[in-house]
Parts: sequence; structure tokens; C-alpha cells
Amino acid sequence: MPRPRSEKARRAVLEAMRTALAEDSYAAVTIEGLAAEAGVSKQTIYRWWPSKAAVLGEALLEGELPGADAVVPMTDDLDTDLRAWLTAMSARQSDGATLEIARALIAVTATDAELGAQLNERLAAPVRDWVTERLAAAIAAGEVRADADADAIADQFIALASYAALLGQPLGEQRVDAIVRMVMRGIAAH
Amino acid sequence: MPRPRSEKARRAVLEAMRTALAEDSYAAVTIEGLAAEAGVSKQTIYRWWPSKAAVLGEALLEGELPGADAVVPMTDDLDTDLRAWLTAMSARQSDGATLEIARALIAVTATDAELGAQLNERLAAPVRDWVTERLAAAIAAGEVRADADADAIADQFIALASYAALLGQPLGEQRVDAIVRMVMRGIAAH
Amino acid sequence: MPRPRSEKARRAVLEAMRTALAEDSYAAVTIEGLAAEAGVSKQTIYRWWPSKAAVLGEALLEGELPGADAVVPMTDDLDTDLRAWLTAMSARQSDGATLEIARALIAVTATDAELGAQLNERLAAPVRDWVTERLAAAIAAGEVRADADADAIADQFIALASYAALLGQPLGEQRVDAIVRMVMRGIAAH
Amino acid sequence: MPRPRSEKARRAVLEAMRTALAEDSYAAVTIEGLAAEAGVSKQTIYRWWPSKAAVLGEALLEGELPGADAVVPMTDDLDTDLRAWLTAMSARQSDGATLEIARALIAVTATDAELGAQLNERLAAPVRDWVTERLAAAIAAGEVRADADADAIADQFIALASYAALLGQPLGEQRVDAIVRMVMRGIAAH
DNA sequence: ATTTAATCGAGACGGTACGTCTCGTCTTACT
DNA sequence: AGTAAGACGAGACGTACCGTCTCGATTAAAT
Repeated sequence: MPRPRSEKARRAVLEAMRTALAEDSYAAVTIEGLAAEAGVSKQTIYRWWPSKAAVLGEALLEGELPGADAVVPMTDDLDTDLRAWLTAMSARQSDGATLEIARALIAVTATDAELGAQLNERLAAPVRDWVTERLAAAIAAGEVRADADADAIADQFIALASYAALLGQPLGEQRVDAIVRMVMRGIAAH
Repeated sequence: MPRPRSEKARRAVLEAMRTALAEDSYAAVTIEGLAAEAGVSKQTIYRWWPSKAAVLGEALLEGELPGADAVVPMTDDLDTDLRAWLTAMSARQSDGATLEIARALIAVTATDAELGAQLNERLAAPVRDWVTERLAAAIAAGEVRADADADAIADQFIALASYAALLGQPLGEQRVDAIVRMVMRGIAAH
Repeated sequence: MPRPRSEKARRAVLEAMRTALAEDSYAAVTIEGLAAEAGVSKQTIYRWWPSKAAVLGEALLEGELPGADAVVPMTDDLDTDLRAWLTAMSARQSDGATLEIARALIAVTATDAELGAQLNERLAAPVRDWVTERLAAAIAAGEVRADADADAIADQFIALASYAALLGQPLGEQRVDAIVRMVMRGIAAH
Repeated sequence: MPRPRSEKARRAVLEAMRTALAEDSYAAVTIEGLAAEAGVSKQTIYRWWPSKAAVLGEALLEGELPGADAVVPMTDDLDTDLRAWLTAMSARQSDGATLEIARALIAVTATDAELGAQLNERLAAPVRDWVTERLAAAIAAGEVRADADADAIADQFIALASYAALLGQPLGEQRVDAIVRMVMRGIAAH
């Protein structure tokens, strides 16, 4: 019988978080600011989210995580695919708003390890899956040694992307080249 | 002619920052808390540092950066050395206080990009130099291809260490193995 | 629709101001001290009063102004009444707390002319009214000249009381005698 | 052999106090501000004066007290002289700087009763003397009753002037008329 | 159609920390 | 010894948000 939770308010809060991050650092975002921007009372935020970090978390999961859906279409060339993934990540981080979201993700993880680990897992999982699948195909094709460690490669790529976002310095083309070349040689069959 | 800056107060503040980080997250550290802990007035902190981040920065540069001096002694086996570096980093991050300092470094970088970039550069430079030197020897010995990119390897290692610290999950032995093996194969001569 | 202003908090602040003045000079009273004494947050004070002076003003208007209600009952002898007023004022100022409140009123007026003028007007008005009424009766009775200036007398008395409070030296009996005798002669009919 | 106190510094500080009062309220004047304005170190002020109030006190005694030297030349008409004194006081208080000095005197008295009493006594004494002398002449001339109380009159005038300065509202001509007329009648012989 | 109960906006509340200001003391080099 | 300069410990200033707490108004399902 009670009035159900307002979907409009929920969306407005998440949207306000994204808007705020596009203009300011995560640290500069305040619950009061979000409430005002969303046209919502503070209590409504506190009723549904335990912390600013939680709002960010939901906003990220709802919107696009800055990497999760960067999983690029597979071709039949592993080298091309890996290069494409790193390049796509790098390109995304050239966009101010996306970069700020990525840095917010890092900030929240540095503050709230628990939630951070959870969000990072959500981010990492599809990348790991994608690399695993891609690698299996390459192994089957005899291009890659059977003991290549897909998780190690995926985590390494995510770490590189995360560190680049942290510094605000996207990976350059040459660096991408160097990394991919090294990895490809490192896992090449024979 | 005025009274010179108190070295004692300066050291007390930096020490208070390190102490505070050993007990709490960077976000939980307050200027007022530092002042009280250091037995110093707030104004003395604000007189010499523009922000909490700056205090952390100086405390890090003064104390041990969580990686800079982790540069391990060189043997004549590159594989051993790289493995040793990653293992040493991983071990350090198992210590609560050091881990918290590393996470604080990340938090401050995510907040104050400028200072963060500067601190990270200080951290990265010796690692890059060390890898470069080590790699040159290996190339001279004909063990490694001449076009191996030392900076790419160094940054990749730093990114891995940083990401591990961010998540609070030190690299496992198997992961270190997988990474080093892949890198060694990736740059091996032949 | 929000929660209404807390009357309890308001009263506690005003009471804290009176308490503080009973123990210290107005200059020694601090907003933080009031907040602590009243068990109220600083922000609650700043939300409702623009300055320490304003709190004092409301505390005075709420409590007894150090003179306003000293208006003594009228007898049918003007000389007796005027003497009674001055004596009553003098007596009040022998009480430490009341004297300190009167001096606080002076201090705030010397600092914030606007508010001071307003408070002093509130203090003076009833005295002027009382003197005017009393004088009219005496004039009607033919005891006092028709052109006697009630406001001049009232202001003169208030000035005397204020100056005595400022110096912290209550008027002596002889001085009261001298003043009243001079005034009575100055306005006597014939 | 010790270096003697710098007369130049002393004068600069007192002058800075007067300058500051011409522009701001007494409460807004700070020791640091005086030191900067006077081109003197804070320590020099603290070495020679125990408080801001003391600096004001000396500045007042050194410069013109806002009343002390307002003692006007005597004519042979008491009414004229009393009226001239009140009018002169009123005129002085129309000057912003002088008014502010008078209010500072009040502020300091309200804060530091001891010093205030001392300063006020210095102010009152010459006025009392002047009134006493003037009254004696008038009594000798048979114009005024022998029991007229010179001190009461002097204090009453000072109180009026002080209260007018406090409120920042100089006495009007009519008020001066009314007061003087009442006093003259109150002490007239016969 | 009314009742009922959780939601919503608004914003007051007790707190904590901010970064600034001035206090009165001190330490230094200079005169 | 006196001075200009200014660092120091102390602590109040007025502001910004925190997370909690009323308020009265709204709104849907269960009477």
C-alpha cells in the first residue's frame, strides 16, 4: 500500500552524478549538490544509497563502465584484436567526461576497497572472458602456445588502462605497439 | 631576519602524516588531526603546504616511496631480476602501513592530477632506469632482442603494482610467474 | 514543509548569552562558547542570527532590558518619582550581572551603530512615555511649567544611567539628589 | 649603551591608531594592522603597550581628547558658555573621524573598565574645573544660587555628550536649548 | 471511497573540518 | 638593548557538508 520508490528520482540522482563528474572531480561532488541538481531531497538519497560511493557505483553500472563495453568485435587476428582493445581504451580516455568517470572509479576504490573491488570485478570479468575466448581460438588455430595465461593478459591490460587513467595520460600509439608486440611474441606458438 | 622555519615542526607534520596513514585511510586524515598529532598549529601547516595532498607528497618523498627503493640488486640473470622486483613489490604491499601509503598515493593522484603526476614520475624514473640498465646488459649479452622497449616493461610493471595496491590484492606467485615468463619470451633474442 | 525552527535551541542560545555575560565581558563571549554552552551547533546560531551582537540584542529584548522595565510606579509627587527612577537604575547597576549586560549593550552599540540605535530606542521609548505622562499630570496640576521638555529630561536620565554603567560607577545618593533638585527647579511653574 | 626607545616608532604607532580609527571601528583595528601601517614590528608594540586599549589611550592623550580641549573661552554669561560647550561638542561629533574616536573611547571603556575610568577622568577633570570656575563667578555675581552643584552639571553634560557619541546622533540645537534652559532655571538665584 | 503507510520535497538539527585571521610570544639578524 | 621581520602555538571566525531528524503533502494498494 505504500507509495513505491520513485524511479524518476532514482534516475535523476544517477544522472546528476554523471553530470557532476563531467564537471568536477569525484571528491568535489557532494550529496547535497547531487540532491539539488537532481531536484531531490537529501533523505531520498540516503534512503536508497549508503554512501556517495554507492551512488557512483550504481551510476557506473547503469551507464557504461569505462572499459566493460569497450570489448571490441573479434576478428580472426589476435594481434589486431588486442591492439584494437588498447587503442579503444586509450581513445575513450581522451574524452574528458569518461576520463573523469574512470578516475572517480579509482578514487572510490582507493577509499572504499570493498565496493571498489566489486566494481573492478564487474569491469574485469567481461574483459577476461573476451580475452579467454579470443585466446582459445588462437590456441586452437595453433598460433598461440597452449599454456598462455589469458587472465594475466587481461589483468595486465586493465592495469595499464587504469594507471593511464589515473595519470590522465592515455597510452600513445607507440606504447600500444610495444606492449602488443611483446605480448604476441610472449605467447606465440613454437 | 625573522625566525627561520622550524625543522622540528616540519618533521613532526610529515611524521604525523605517516602515522595517520598507518591507522586510517587517506580520506580520513585531517589537517586538524595532523596538527594535533604533530603538536603544531594548523597555521603552521597551511603556511608551508598548500594542501593535505602536498603534505602527503613531501612525506612520501622524504620517507620511502612505496616502490622507488624497491629496486633490487642486479644479478646476471634478467629473468631472476624481473621476478625479484615484482615479488619485492608484492611483499611490500602485504604490509598494512605500506599498502595504505600506496593507496594514499593513488587517492591523491586521482584528486590532484598535477601533484600526482609529479610523484608518480619520481616513483617511475628509478624503475625505468633500472630496467633500462638491466636490459642493456642483457642485450649486450645477446640474450634479448635489441628493440626491446625498457620503458614499456617498466611502466607495465608499475601499472601492475599500482593496480594491485589499488585493489589491495597483492600479486600472487603464479601471476608473477606468468607475467615474467611472458615478458621474457616476448623480448628474447632469436 | 521542513522541520520548524527549534524553539528550545533558540531559548538555549539566548540563555547562554545571558549566562556568559554574567561571567565575562561581552568581548570575551564567543559564538563557539555560546554554542557549546547551549548544546547547539554553531550553524544553528549562524542560521538565525547574523552576528554575536544580534544574539545579544534578542537576548536583551527577550529578557529584561536594563532600564526599560525599571519604570517605577507613579505617585502624585513628580520629585519623588524622578528620584525613584534614578535610584532604581542605580540600584540595578549594583548587581554584577545586570551591570555587565548594560555594558554589553553599550559595547554592541559602539560596534554596531544600527542595531545599537534600535535597542536603545526600545529602551528609551517607555522611559520617555513615562516621563511624558508624569509631566503632563504635573503640568495639569499647575506644579510644572507648560513648556517643560519631557524628552529632554528622559534622555538626560538615560544618558546619566548609561554613562554610569559605562564607568561601572553607579550614581550616588547625593548626585541623584543634586540632579533631581536641579531638574525640579528647572521646570517648576512660576 | 642600550639603544633608547625609538620615538619615531612610538609616534608612528599612535598615528597609525588615529588613522585606523578614521577608517574603521575600534573593533576592526588590529595590532598587526597597526604594526604594518606604522612600519613597525609587532614586538615593538607589545614591548611598550600592554594592549590595543593602551595604545588608544595614549593616542587619545597625545592627540586631542574628544572633549577635553573643547573647553570654550569664558564670556561673562553662564548661559552662553554652557550653550557654547554643548554646541561645540555636538559640532565635533559631526566630524566622522572625531566621532569614531569618541566611540572608540566608549568601546575601550566598556571593555577595560580600569583604563576607561582613567581616560574618562582625564576627560572629565578639565570640564569639571571649567564649570566649577565658571559657576563660582556666576555665584559671586549673584546670578546663581550658592548651592549649585558644578560636578553634577559637568557630569551631566559629559554623559549627554558621551551618549550622543555612542548613538552617533549629535545633539540637536533644540535639545541643547532645552537642556541649558532647564539647567539655568534650575540653578538660578532666588 | 476511504483508510493506511511508505515515499517525497524541504530544510533544521548537532557535528566536524575547512581555510583564514589575529592574538601574544618567540627567535633571528641587523643596527 | 632595541628593532623589523616573521615563524610559532593557540584558538575563534564564518562556511560547507555530513548524516539524522522532523514536517506536511503525495500516492498507490488494501480496505
